[in-house]
Amino acid sequence: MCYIDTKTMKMEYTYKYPHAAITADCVIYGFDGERLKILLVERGVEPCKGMWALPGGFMKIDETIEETAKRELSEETGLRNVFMTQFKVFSKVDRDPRERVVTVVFMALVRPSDYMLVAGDDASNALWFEERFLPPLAFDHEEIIAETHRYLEELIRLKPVAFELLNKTFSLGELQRVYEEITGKNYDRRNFQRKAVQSGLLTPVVSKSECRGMECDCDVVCESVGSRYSAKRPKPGRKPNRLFTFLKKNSGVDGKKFEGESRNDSEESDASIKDLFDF
Amino acid sequence: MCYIDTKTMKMEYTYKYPHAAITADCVIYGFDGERLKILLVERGVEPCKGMWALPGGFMKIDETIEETAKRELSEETGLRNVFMTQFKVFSKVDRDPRERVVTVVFMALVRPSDYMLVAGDDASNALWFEERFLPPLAFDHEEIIAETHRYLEELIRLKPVAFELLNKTFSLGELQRVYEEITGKNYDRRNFQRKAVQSGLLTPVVSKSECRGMECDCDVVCESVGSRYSAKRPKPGRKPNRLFTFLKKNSGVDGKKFEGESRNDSEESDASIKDLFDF
DNA sequence: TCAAAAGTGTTTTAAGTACACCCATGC
DNA sequence: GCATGGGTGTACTTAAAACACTTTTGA
Repeated sequence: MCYIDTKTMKMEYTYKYPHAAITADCVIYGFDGERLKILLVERGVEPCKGMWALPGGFMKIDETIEETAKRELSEETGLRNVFMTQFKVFSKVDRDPRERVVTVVFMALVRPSDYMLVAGDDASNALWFEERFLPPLAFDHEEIIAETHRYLEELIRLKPVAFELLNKTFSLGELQRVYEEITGKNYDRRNFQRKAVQSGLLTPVVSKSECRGMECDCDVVCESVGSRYSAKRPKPGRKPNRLFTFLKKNSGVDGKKFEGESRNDSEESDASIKDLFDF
Repeated sequence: MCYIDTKTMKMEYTYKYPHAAITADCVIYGFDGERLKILLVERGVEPCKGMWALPGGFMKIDETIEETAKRELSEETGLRNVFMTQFKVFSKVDRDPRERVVTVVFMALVRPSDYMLVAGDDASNALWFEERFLPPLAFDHEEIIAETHRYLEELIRLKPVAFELLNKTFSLGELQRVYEEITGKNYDRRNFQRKAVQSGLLTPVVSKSECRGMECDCDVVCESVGSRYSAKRPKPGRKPNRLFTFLKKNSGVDGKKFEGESRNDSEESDASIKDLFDF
């Protein structure tokens, strides 16, 4: 199957039937407190040189497609250990002018803390764009993003993945803004908060100072309220009083369709997830 | 990229980098009135010759992966125009001993009327198996089926796809058995029926004889009640009185993640779908 | 006539929805 | 002091869940 080209002395790979190339592309969402953003990279080579595109690249012959997605994400944006889940295959025959390329699209969700790392890394050609004002994109990436957004919109109603767009601790207002930004709807603040708390998926986080001397039965890392709001929030506004954290941890690529779910959960827990996120 | 081998006089396809092969495999569900079944084919060639496997095959270079799935389904089982939706990519490095093969798994749902066609076609090596008693399967197909079942279980709660496992007209009892078979749970018959009817997704079908002389505002094909139950039902039991049909038509492969949904529907309609199928 | 399946309705309980007031902060 | 954002509670409406009896049909 593989030979050395006697002229160029390079390896060649030969098959009886034509083979398409396989790539993994990543639709990477971030949330800056106000707007949903997408991380794009500028193409340095033809085709579509100079255009913006989804981070991604060719699958190596000895890695799974999930490993490809993870590797390309790391190589092109520096991001690691973010939530990532397989979405869908795009396989139009003419979607890449070079050769037949079938791409497996992954969706990644990035926390603001990681978000800042990417934005500040000027060694990278990756840049965050507001999802509503994207530049012209290479290949069929506009279509991919449109479909991925619909998928994200469905997913946050069913699985607790919206937390992956927030820091480990967050206010309920921040959570609500994520939902509103993704779905394009507005929710009643009081109903949203009640449902979020009643879901049982959140635990209040008490600041270190408040922790002392009071009954503190939370098993999560306590964190100073003040410190979080020193330099991160784009619009400081008013300091929120109540911070929460998400109970389950779900990060990294694992190839499951729905990352945020463990099938061993009780039925009650699964129902509460659904009810919480379907406003 | 493609040359003629001077020894064998056959075409060869050469690439600078190794390319994996791409296949489409179909997990095809059927429902015989009692049990959920899966359609398998017996492998006639190595590897895994003689074992049972999911219908599927290699993508041609000039077809989308959806077209591959559709073509293989037709070639290997004779089925056409069934509900089919893309599920997930499986890409373990060693999942096929011949070469590196990445497979895109599709899920298909087959109506009993089509079901009978396949079962009676002895020119085909396809056979229906009860999902709970499958034979040993080739490659990683057992793992694929396990994951696809979980996907189906989630999908029927969210989208009205269970109808695709029933004939155009069906009783509410049949619908309930589909849900119970897939989810493994039992539902209260009265609550199930009320929710199903209230969802607005079903229309009662009146038999031809009853149609005459009475107010018949249904726009669906009227069908004799008696004829449907002549030879099809495995356990005749008691003849149901009320038959229904599903309002929307969703068949064929189209590549959307969720086949049964049109994004232009009103929010109200979408909510009712969700509520109906989450028992 | 008996067993099995299908038709029907009510009550209780939980959740969704709509809505108003007060408080703290920063400008 | 005023606009903004955040905290809290209640009444109303709707849907879910639990539950029993009757009727039809085939064996």
